Amino acid sequence: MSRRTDVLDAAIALLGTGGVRAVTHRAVDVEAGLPAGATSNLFRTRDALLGAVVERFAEREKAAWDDLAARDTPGSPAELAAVMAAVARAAVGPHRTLTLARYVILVEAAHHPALRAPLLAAGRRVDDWFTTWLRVAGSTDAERDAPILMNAYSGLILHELASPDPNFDPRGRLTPLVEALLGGTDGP
Amino acid sequence: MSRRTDVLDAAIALLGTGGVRAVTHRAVDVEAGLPAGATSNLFRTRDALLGAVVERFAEREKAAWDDLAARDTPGSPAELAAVMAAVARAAVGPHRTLTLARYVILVEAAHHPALRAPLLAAGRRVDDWFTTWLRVAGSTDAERDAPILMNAYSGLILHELASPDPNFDPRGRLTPLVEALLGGTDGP
DNA sequence: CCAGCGTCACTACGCTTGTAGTTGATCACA
DNA sequence: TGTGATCAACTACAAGCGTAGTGACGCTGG
Repeated sequence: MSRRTDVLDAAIALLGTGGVRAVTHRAVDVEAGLPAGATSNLFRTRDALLGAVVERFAEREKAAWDDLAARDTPGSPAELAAVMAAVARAAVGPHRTLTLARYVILVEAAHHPALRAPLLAAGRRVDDWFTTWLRVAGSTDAERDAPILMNAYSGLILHELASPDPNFDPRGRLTPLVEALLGGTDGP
Repeated sequence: MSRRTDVLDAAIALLGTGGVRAVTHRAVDVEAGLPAGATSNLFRTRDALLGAVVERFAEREKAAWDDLAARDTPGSPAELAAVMAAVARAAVGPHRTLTLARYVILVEAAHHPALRAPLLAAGRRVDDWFTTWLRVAGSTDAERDAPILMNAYSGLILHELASPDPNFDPRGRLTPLVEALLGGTDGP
């Protein structure tokens, strides 16, 4: 890992643990275990830092989805719901910090249009993967269903992050949704 | 309006326009058109300010949904989808700032558990309204469908805020979802 | 071997921030 | 009318912030 990615990943970790407000040049130095000034040297202004962070995040997210898509390929609506539920549980559990960073970044992109481009690019890539997933899982109109499911997934995670439920079980919501959308048993 | 609500509403506006980082004692003073120190006098610490802001926001959101519930009562899945789409369009259009503030607050609540209580209370109230809505619109299992639809709605809005689409038309996503979940034409 | 160059650690500075304290006005009530 | 209390306005201050500047180091090409 280059020094640059170390700094950016440290900044992402800070985003996830303390929000945008926690991301300062000095705080990133500390988080990355680098001497004071390291972040400031790489990214002179805060905007430059945040822009690079978003790019780095988009890159990591794209890689994570590529990984996932290569591993699991659900062949039925029920399998799709199961995989999505597992991903959701990992997102709010082990990967909570990273997931939280994602939402912080999304909100920040709403204020700063300059941050949107890398997010859009990565998002399109993920959408493509997800659309083919849906097709394999039995969707007859995957282009229509993909954004609907993605939105539902995002909302599900967001609310779970904002007010965690100790008995969080996304299957109760994902299964009926997927089956209603794709068809209960299999294709028509 | 009391001075207190003026200050809090100004803070909410700042949340929506500039994010958490924009909310400082002095910035709120300026936004509210009050002399320097006004916010600091009412809320000594930043945490106190943010806590009160969240309470105020929950109160306003509850009121907004009460209004909505009193005005429109969709009697079929198609009507429900239409009303939800209209609400979504207003949320990202005329009410963009207020909507954005909502997501900023949600993300902040993920970091600061102390902020969750008022959000949960207001959320439950909204969920109740929405559940009865669904029942009237023809849902046979409104308790199951309500959170699913709410999550989808939240995700839809969030993504539209993060990267706005000039031709945003939520009906294309809401209609298939509602009809798949509640049944295409009307009750069984 | 050494000049050139990019990268590093470190320092400096002015501004903003959060928070606290002090003064002055307003008002209820005896 | 006098008085005590509440609240607004203003000021003060220390800490933290973003940003810029400065040598020193180490690598690379000739």
